[in-house]
Formats: sequence, structure tokens, C-alpha cells
Amino acid sequence: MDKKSKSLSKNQKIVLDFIQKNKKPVKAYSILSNVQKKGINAPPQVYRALDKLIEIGKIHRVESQNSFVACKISNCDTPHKTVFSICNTCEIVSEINDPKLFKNLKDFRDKDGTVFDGYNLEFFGTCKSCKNKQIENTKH
Amino acid sequence: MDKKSKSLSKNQKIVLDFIQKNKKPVKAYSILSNVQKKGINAPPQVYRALDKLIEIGKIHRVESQNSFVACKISNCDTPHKTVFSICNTCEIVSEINDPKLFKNLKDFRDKDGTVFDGYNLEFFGTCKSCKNKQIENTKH
DNA sequence: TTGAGTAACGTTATAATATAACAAAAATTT
DNA sequence: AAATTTTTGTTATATTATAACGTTACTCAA
Repeated sequence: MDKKSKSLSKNQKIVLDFIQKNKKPVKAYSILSNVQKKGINAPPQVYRALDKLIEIGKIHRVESQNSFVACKISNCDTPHKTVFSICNTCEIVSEINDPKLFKNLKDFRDKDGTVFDGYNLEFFGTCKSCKNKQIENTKH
Repeated sequence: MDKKSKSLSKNQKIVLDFIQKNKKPVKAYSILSNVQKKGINAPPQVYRALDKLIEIGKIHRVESQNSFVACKISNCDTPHKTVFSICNTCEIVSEINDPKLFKNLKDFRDKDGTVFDGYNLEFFGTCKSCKNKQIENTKH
């Protein structure tokens, strides 16, 4: 039985469930305040669950936001290999699933020939929806 | 006169100088305690200088470490377009300067065709030196 | 099926990272 | 030299994350 199919613990389920319900990434203390009614009382309980969920690839950490988002790539068994696009305006985060880019990243070697176990790539820009709003505003 | 050639303020110089002296990335509060003798007393003074130095591309933020490192790429005028390799063992960070990879990242469009202003890419692995030490240890 | 080992839990306290808000001084622009 | 912008200094506080401890629950091999 591998890590993926091992069932989650109570707190892990509660935390994952809350993260999956949200379209946007959520912050640790926002998770905490939203799951207190389920019996999670203190930060370490949240952070432990987050660590585990990251380890097994169910969620990812958005480094530039200190936030956490559910993995959108089905059958994700590759934690620590993540690509996101992040809107500078609304802060919405999308997980990018681009085989060509993945290949480039997987095959990358540094000058020493070092092979890397993982990577995190975050693209920053303005999402389509925010760009359209900006254009609306210039009209008036 | 563009941003780059504009001269730095007193606190900005002090902070940049300290960061440049260090091979490894440094943390904000480590900067603070090391520059207190130069008259910088409180966190906001450090964080303001950091913000400015990042804005003009003199330093970069290593997101996964909450740390700051001097830009190693000469004539860097592209803040927010960064690629690092990070050793999981010794935490040393190297800025990667790989034209082919830069081109891939610069040319990347998402499904919407959105163009990105910037990116941050962090590769994780074991650096040559740490790998050698591990091999040493297996021998005994 | 039991007991040794591991993983998860709950709790308190505290560490580490970062910003808000305000007034004053310095530099820059017009 | 007045107006504007940038930088400074300061206090307080917000936000993010972990240490440390004892307890409970699960797992799996003897």
C-alpha cells in the first residue's frame, strides 16, 4: 500500500476538505478559524495536517503567498514539482499543466550536472478577467 | 536617469552591503541584528530597504526560505524573473543563468494566452558538495 | 493478540516574519 | 523657495510557524 492510497487521518481530512472547497488558495490561520467548529483548536494541528498533505501531494504551498491550494492535477504523485500562475491583481492562483514545460523543468541540469528532485515555479501577471476590468475602467 | 543608476539611500546601502558580503541568503532579522551598529534599529527600516532593493533588482527574495540574496547576474534589470537552485541539505542558493531556460520561461503563455510579467523558479536538490559528503559517510 | 514502533493528537507557550500608522527630516522637482 | 516625493525613525501589533510535552490511536510482525 503506497502513501497515496493510505487513508487520511481525521484532521488531515478536515483540512483537505476545507482547502478543496476553496477556489483560491487559503492561509493557515484562515483554515484554522474555519475548522474550529470541527474540533481543531490550535495552529500546530493545522500545520501538521498541511505538512502531511503537501508530502503526499494532495495540496501545494504557494510560496509567494504563504498559502495553500489543492492539487488540480489528477493522480498527482509528484509533490514538489509545481507550476502556478498568479494574478497580481486578484491573487487567484491556477495550477499549470503543460507537458512541454514539465519536460523542460524535469530535464534541467545545472552547470555541475546536478539533477534536481523538485521545483516550484510561479508566474506572475494579470489574469484575463482582471485585464478586462482594467480595460473597462479606461473607457470611462 | 533610470531607476538603476539612481543612487541608493543610506539604509539601502547598508542593507545591500551586508547582503552582498554573504554567500548564502540572509534573513531579515539577521540583517537587522548585523546592521544595528550602523544605526538601523527596527524591522521596518530593514524591510523598506529590502523592498526597494528588490524593486530595482539588486537583490532577490528566496521565497521558500524567506531569505534575501544579492543578484549575481551583471546588469540585472529584470527583477521578478529569477531562477535559483537550492540545496536541501546545506540550504545554499545559487542563481541560475541559463539562456535557454530563460527563453522558455519568457516565451511561456498559459492556455488563455496570458503573458506574464515575471516568474520565480526554485529548483531543489542536493548540491555536489553535500552529495560528496553523503558518499563519504556511506563508506564508513 | 499483544506489544513494539510509529503516527497522530491536543495543548501551551513562544519564535520568526512582516506590516500599520504616524510624525519628522531629507532629497528632488518645478 | 515652495511643493512633492522619498526616506527616515519609532512604537506597536499583525501574521506566520514551530518547540516541546505528554497522551492516544493505529499498524503490523512475532
